[in-house]
Amino acid sequence: MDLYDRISELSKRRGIFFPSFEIYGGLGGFYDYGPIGATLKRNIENKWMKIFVLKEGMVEIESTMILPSVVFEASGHIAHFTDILTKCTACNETYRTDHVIKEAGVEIREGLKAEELDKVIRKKDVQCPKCGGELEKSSPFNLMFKVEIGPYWRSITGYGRPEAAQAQFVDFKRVYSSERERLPLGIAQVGRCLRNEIAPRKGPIRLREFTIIDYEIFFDPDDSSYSRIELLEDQKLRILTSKEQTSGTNRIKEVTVKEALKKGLIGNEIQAYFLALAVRFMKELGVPPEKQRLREQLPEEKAHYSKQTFDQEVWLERWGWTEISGSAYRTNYDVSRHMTYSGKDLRVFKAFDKPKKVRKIIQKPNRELIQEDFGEETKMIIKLLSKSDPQVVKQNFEERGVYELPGPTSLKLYPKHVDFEIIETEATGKYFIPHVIEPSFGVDRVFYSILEYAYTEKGGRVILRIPRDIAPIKALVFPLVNKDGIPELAEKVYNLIIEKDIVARYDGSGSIGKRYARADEIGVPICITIDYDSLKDNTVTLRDLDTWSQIRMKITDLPEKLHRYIKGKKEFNDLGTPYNKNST
RNA sequence: GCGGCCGUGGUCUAACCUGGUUUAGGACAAAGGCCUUCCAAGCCUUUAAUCCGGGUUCAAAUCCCGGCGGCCGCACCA
Repeated sequence: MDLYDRISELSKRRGIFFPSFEIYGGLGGFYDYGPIGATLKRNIENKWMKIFVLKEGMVEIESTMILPSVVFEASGHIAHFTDILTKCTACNETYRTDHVIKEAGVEIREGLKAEELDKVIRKKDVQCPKCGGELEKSSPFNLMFKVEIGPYWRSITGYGRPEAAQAQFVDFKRVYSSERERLPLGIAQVGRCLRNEIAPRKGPIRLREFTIIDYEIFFDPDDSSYSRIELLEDQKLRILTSKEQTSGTNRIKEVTVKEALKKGLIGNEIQAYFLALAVRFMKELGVPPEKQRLREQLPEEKAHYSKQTFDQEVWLERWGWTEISGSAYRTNYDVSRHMTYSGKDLRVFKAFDKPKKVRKIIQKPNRELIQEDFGEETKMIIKLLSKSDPQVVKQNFEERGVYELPGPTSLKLYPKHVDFEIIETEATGKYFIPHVIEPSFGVDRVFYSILEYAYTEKGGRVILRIPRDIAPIKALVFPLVNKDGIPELAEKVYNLIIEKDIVARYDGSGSIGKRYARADEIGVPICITIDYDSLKDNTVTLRDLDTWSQIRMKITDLPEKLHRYIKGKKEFNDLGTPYNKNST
């Protein structure tokens, strides 16, 4: 049995996680969390919130899981989250249609529809790469779950969100103003997401319904500095650059945050800071830094709008390097898309210290040439163009030679269609579309990674060394024997600590050794035993999960000292005086 | 979707190849009791399983077919 099998076995047995609707046979990509797992997962989410949001002075929101289709048209998910698939009529092999075509050496542009791709297949006589058989008619497969909102005779189409992120962009203006217009502004959201994966595998690593934490940090593209960078600038990062991957050497560069920025490995202070924070977060959850790496995505795997994307990967025994979080510099893509689709101005205004003369680009559509190429669509094109930022249009022409108009039509304009003029004007400030750095975490993957690094075996027993601040149950209370008034005192102790909000349970069954063993399996940091001495002097024995060492302390000190211990403000041996009754 | 392997109490498994001695066995866990002065001790009792459907056969956990589900590989993972 490998580590994954042993963790699965433990998880089923002790209520950590297990397949959903198991009594009906289960279904790939769906997992439930049991009593221990559900609390552990929430503790992870809360810790993330504390570190990334509370301590950074940022905010969180909570949005809906179902959104109308227009949001996903704007976000690009309708277009890009769809795979167009085809099947070989002879050998039944399934392919992505665009992949087979490209494999056959035929150049095609992105975003073709199913019928268009099929046309190419017929024209170029593309066949099944495996057996040479004929390919079936293509059909689109969208990885989003489609839902009909409202009764069927007047329903509108919506989708289950495949990420938590869109609401941050859609709600940006509201949150920005309620947070009194400050930048950088981070807006986080932890929430359930849905992706209709074709073939989910790998247990809790690839799910159809899962929890994601999306964090959108909005900032002024002219100022990506982050004041708290000093706190982490000496932290070491293990970076695998895209260059090292393409060259095949795959050497990991170990540099400090400061060096990474200086050498340009990470292009942006905000991104560097939160990458460093992500590494520290996982370290605090028990994944050592040398078992983590930051892999820069290759240009071809990166989304086209992303300037730079890193995957935070953790080494897992069965699956090797596994992505648990990503950090993408998404530029102003999302906000600008929602501007054009909603027609609302989502730019922010920033006043200059004093008014200054600025040169401003304005665009002038070349009506005649547009008319010539697009005929009656001219009016619509000019309207759509007026909603586009001239700077962005010009930049597209310069970099790609073409500008794709927003909206479902995906019409393309070329430099000849638009003239630009630079005018001088006086400005009291500037309007701009904020740029966004997006760290996002797969909570279920973080959860599983923690279990892998917490799982240990000692003398045939399982010990789950979960860091104590996220342990689902903080303390177990045991009566040494079930007689002579000891259970009564033990129950008093139990009540005392749960009254003080310490998550605890009482266990009086079986032998004391058996109870310790049960505690170890679900990572309970502290076991409290009440014995005959407790009746005399009101002291109890505490046992530490990691070392099994024991100390003795006063019952009245329990609540406060336990709180401090759980928060990591005190070490186990400082809780009381050493105790050695258990040596055998 | 394809190919390979697989599916027995809560967990891990035996019996499957070679159908019948099985009332489906064991270990661990769990529940109740006895015992018990700090690491899965012992004793007694109890609960508890052949994924679903069809076929072959006097007889199916076992052989065959189909379905469902899982793991691994391929593909996919915006």
